[in-house]
Amino acid sequence: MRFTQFFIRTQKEWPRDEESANAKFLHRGGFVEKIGAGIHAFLPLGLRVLDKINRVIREEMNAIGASELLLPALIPKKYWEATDRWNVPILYKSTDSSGQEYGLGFTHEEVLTPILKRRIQSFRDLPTALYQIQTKFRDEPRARFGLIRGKEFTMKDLYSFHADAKDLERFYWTVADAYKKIFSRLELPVRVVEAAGGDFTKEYTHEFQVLVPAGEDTIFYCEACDFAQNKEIANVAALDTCPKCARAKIKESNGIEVGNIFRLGTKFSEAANLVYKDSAGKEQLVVMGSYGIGPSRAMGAIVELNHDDAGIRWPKEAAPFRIHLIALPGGEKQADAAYKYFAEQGVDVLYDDRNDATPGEKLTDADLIGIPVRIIASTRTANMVEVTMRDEKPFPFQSIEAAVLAVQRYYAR
RNA sequence: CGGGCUGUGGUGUAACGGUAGCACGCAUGCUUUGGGAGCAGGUAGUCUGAGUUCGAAUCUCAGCAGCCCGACCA
Repeated sequence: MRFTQFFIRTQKEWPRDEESANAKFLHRGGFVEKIGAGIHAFLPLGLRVLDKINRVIREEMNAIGASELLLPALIPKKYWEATDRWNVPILYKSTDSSGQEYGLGFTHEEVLTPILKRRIQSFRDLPTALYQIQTKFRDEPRARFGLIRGKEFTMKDLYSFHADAKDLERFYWTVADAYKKIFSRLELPVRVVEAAGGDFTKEYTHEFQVLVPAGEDTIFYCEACDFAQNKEIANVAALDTCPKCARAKIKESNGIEVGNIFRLGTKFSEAANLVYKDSAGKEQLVVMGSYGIGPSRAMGAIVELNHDDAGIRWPKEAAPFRIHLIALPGGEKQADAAYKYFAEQGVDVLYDDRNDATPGEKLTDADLIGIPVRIIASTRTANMVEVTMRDEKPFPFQSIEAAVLAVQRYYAR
């Protein structure tokens, strides 16, 4: 992609009214534009990041046998009434010209369960799992922290349907493993934290928390083992001895919840009378689970965790492009040739081909945008290019072909 | 929903109650080019509504908006 063709507009100044790192960097880098409190436009550069994150999520969801679908955001009132959720405070409501009332989806059990009702008849139809990546709406009393808490945000929501609690339990932990893989690929260090189940369940649920100061939740955790609890249910306090391993003291941190998993049980299947016939021909309620990840929030969390003074440092799998190719004075021809070759090789590259930008401007933009690999051609590099992998020494000058091989090796590790 | 802070060109900022200025951007021309270039002459602004005053960006009131703290967070 050529810089001069792609819509990129970085800002020279920090935004006036933002304090959180993700809001500041994503604004300056031209990834997102704030439209109102908790409402963001994803500009082309930001959309690429979101798509990369979503690609990782899709791969891992598909790998555990979940099928992707897309449900509506505009949901008629009767669906919410069926589960007595029409009056939850976070539901945005709307009325159309004929007087019909709707709620904008903040989660989608109500829509999906009736769809499954017409398609699940027998124990042979179970288990099954469906997910979507979709915009959710929540009337948050206080949107804040850039992408961390919005009124409108993207969510990957997965719903699973099982014959019994035992099979739900099996799948529940399968999803937990898939989530660990997703966050590991996104280089988000998460703690799996026990938390309250809200209205869904008396059992604990599990949250995937990134421990950073900018987080909204308070987490108690053990550094020596995997013990971790959300403050809302915690029966420990900071400096207590870990109740699980007794080898270390409990620490306290803020956390950003980037994912969660719930055992829904039969709450929604009861409301929709979602039943199946077991092998004895007897009707049984379907047992459900639901599992969420916030891709846009994850994007914000990545920035909170990965930036320096100069800009964002995207993880490999979330970076908007794999290579930032820069033509500096005297290197235009070589950079053009490199771009052509990269395109032929199918390498995902952003090529800064501007001839009206100074070297300083190009390099500063590259720092701000934060792509992990930088390749420069200039008078200095002569017929070669200079390759710099983040956090590594610049390579000696390379031929274009060697540069591509080096970059492919870098991304393969 | 309670509290605090803040609203000035596209962006960031300045102005005692008295001519709205600066920097960046943008457009034009010439010169420049390994860390946000130089010169020239241009372009564009006081959140909304009332009030006080001879005169309001500035003071008062109301509203709206954003950020931060708290409550909330399926």
